[in-house]
Amino acid sequence: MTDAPRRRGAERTDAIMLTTLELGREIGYARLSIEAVAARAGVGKHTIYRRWSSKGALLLDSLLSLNESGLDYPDTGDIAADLRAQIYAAVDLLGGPPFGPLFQALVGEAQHDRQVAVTLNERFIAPQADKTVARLKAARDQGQVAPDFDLELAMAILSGPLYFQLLITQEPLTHEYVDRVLDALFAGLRPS
Amino acid sequence: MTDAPRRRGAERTDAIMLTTLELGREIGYARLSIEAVAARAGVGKHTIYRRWSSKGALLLDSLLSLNESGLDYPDTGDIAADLRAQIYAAVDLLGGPPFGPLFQALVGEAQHDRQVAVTLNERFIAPQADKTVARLKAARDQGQVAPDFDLELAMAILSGPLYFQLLITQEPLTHEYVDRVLDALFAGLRPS
Amino acid sequence: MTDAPRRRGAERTDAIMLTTLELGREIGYARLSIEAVAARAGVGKHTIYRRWSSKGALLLDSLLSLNESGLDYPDTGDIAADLRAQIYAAVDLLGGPPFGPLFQALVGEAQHDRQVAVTLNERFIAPQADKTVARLKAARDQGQVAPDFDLELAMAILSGPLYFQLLITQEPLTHEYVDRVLDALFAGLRPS
Amino acid sequence: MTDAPRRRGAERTDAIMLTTLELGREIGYARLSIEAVAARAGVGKHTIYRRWSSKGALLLDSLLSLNESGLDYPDTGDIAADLRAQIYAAVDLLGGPPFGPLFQALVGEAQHDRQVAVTLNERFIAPQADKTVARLKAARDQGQVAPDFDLELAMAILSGPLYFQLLITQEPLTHEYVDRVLDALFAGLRPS
DNA sequence: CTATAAACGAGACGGTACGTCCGGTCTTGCA
DNA sequence: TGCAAGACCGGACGTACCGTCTCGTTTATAG
Repeated sequence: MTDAPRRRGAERTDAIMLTTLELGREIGYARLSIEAVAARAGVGKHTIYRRWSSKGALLLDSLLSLNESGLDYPDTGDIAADLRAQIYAAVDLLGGPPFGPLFQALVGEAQHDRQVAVTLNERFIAPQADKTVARLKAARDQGQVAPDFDLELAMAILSGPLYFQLLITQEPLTHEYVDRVLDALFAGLRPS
Repeated sequence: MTDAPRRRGAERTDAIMLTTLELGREIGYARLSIEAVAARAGVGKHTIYRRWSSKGALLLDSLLSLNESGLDYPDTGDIAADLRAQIYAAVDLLGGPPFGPLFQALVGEAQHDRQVAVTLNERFIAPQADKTVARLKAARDQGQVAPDFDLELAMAILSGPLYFQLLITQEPLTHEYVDRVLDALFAGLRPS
Repeated sequence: MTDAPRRRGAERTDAIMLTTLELGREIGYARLSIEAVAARAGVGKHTIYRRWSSKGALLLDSLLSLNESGLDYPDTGDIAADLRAQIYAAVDLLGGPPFGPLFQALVGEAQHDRQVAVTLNERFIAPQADKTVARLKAARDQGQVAPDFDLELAMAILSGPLYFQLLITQEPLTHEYVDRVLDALFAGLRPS
Repeated sequence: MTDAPRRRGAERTDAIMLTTLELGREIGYARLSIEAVAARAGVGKHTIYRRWSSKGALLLDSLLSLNESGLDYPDTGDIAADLRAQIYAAVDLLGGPPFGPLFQALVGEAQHDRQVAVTLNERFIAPQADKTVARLKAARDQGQVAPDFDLELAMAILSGPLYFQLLITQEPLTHEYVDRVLDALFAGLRPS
């Protein structure tokens, strides 16, 4: 109720995550140190270690704290339009500042920190995949998607090319790129 | 040729890269330090810094030293079979030891070391993309691929789902997975 | 009286001091921390800080709790024999476990904690000095000690060589050493 | 010859010891930290740890670096006068600033650091004891000291009372105190 | 066949950060 | 209300590597 002289648990947790994002944006997430976050947040290092087991875990929570709502799908009845809209949103979120660099850093961490990889999947990738699958299922029932399309692969096929652009070629993720990918995926490689 | 008392330039370079791979396999590429490589290789740290500007660069060269031949495409006239064969080879290479962990570590590095990202693309990704595009172009000319298929996207669309599996979900890359992806990509999402 | 679910004041104080001695004996009084004592004693840190202002103060009280009776002098009429007996007792007490190490630690603390030094003198050294002086005074009145002997120096001269052995050379304090010191002190350096 | 841009070995060692003394004098040897010495000396912490295994060892070397010559005995032929002169010198050195507090701190360290105790004896106490014994032996041969005086005890008996004053009662070590102690020791307790 | 220069191993060095431990203060919630 | 439990800030610990920098010591090429 009051602006207590000492912030308690949750408030402190939030303050640390905000400082992480702020400092990360300033000096880059690679150069980020728990030491520096603690100093900037006016917090003992142990207070951070008590909450997160590694820099990756802290980064991950800081990322998720910014996106608690998730990326929800519209359902206008037109699957192509809905997918495009949702992917536009995802790309706008993850393709540029402030999220892009943070997300890149996180996936980097995930390559050498199993725990980060697991948590990233559980809390970010899987929920998004579930939504995608649900929306595609509805579309398939309406005859807008090939009836034999392998829904389990949906997330990999739809977002794989985008992750490739983000992580490997590291070129900008534009709406135009999304359009081209979607067009190609809908059409398929096989000549009609 | 001989186990000379003092190895010369190229031999030393090779020895360092071998030690990097060996030590990386033992303790993980993330925990690898130039200090440790130097000690294990019986080499001064400066001798490593003289050759590589960063751990990422060393890792990258060590990776490439294992795969000087590259992944060549077969051309049997059947694009679906050829793609499958080539991707099998790629997946066999990058999906397990010794390449998989090293490649993962490298992509991790690439997320916070621009130079590694650029070089990884130039020396590993781009050549493979070129070969893929060339093979698809031939297939398109033979009518085995949709004439309006966007060749620039080929690499992203074909390998994106595999990278997604390797880097994000971090689940095993099996031939069966490759088959399913190829089937889906050839068919497209749109109902026929 | 009872092993009540919650012990009260004095019992708790004793329990903390016992834990201090016990833990100190195990890991050494130097490595002792108030944190560890609190944990071992099943007591909040604050409960210790409420009673003692520093580790030195806690150590000091723990020492005194072991020696509430003090070292009393015999008075057989033979000053040399009485001094020897009393110093034997002191040396037996301070020369070995459990007192020796604790006393050493306390003198260590006293070198950088004024309060410990002052209290150690008031509650341990001074009473012993007073008894020594009183016994020597009686002996002097009986003609057993040189009439011009400087009684103020008695404690320093008699126990100084023992403290030197305990604190500086850190060699065992034996009865034989005490005998030699007393012989030398009674005889004096000057040739007769 | 030149004021080299990078100081080497010995110079750095000296600089660290000087900083230790300087900082110790300012904030007290108890509050001294290797961290702070390193920062003040503009030196990496490891450079200190490479040379000294503990704060006590650093303190000890810093002390000894100020007293490389040792305390030499005069030999005027009058043992009482010579002892007095030498003890005056020792007391002037160790009884007050800048040595006194440092020496006190060192003896404090010696109570919980065996290595410090051993080295303190080997490099400071023992040499002084040797000189004392040598001078007393000469005096004894000249008939100035009781022929049966136990020379092995010389150091303990002569300096014990002074250490008692320095470490236990922690009262000022004055020349007057030295005179009284020497008088008492020469006279002995026994009535003549 | 030396003389000179380059490359080298070894590792010291100033730094930065690590993850841990304690000191001493303050808060919470149970009994 | 008094206490255990322990969160909290702060500071130091001792260690690991970073990338730079001497050291002497080979090694190999140019005179």
